[in-house]
Amino acid sequence: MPIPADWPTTEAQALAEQERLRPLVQAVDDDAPCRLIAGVDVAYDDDHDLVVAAAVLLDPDTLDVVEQATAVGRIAFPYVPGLLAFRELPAVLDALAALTRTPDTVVCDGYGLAHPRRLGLASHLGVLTGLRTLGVAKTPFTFDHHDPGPERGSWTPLTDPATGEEVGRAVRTRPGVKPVYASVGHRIGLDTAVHTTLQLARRYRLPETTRHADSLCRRALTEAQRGRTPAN
DNA sequence: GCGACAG
DNA sequence: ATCTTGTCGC
Repeated sequence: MPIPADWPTTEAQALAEQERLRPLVQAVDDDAPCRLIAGVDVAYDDDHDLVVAAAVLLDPDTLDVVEQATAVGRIAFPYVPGLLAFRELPAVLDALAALTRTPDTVVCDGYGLAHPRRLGLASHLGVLTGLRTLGVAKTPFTFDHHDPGPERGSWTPLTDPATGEEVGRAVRTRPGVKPVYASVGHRIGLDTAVHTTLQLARRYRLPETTRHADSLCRRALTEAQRGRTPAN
């Protein structure tokens, strides 16, 4: 997988990069099977300019973890709503590259097409790697939606208030529990993105992929903080 | 101009 | 994201 060489450092560069990548997003199902699914997530320590990403591979049927990897690096971009990919992806790409196998699908903690300019981190990662991706976020960001029914599996459209178009879906993964927000990343359709989300989130609100990646990058961050930098 | 805003 | 105690429940 490609390693970011000329990664954007200014908002203007980032916006130009999004404009370049946006037309390359494929928002329809790809025929390729999914035998290996990955979850990726990132943890930060801004004080020490430290970022740690985790990539965890699961068997999509049993949801068993079959491999995992982490990557430590320097924070490459500040947090700017709408430009999250530039902050998270460098480390994520490194973590994915550290795996001995390549996943067929990658689940991101955030959005894909549900983005002001239709290029959230999930879509961004998909275009950069060519992998099938989808995004599952925990909050509605700037989008509108009605509350889905209380039963697991029910969903409602997530719409862009500016255009009215459906950019994702609010999905109830657990009865009576706050929904998650699924959207297309790359090489996948919205129905499949929702189906995949439900397949991965049975016991808990969030997909097992994100849960494993989240706990792993947090542990790795704590470890990285101890290893170097005693108390500064 | 002001507030909101994935992680 | 991160700062943070105890607490209710499987």
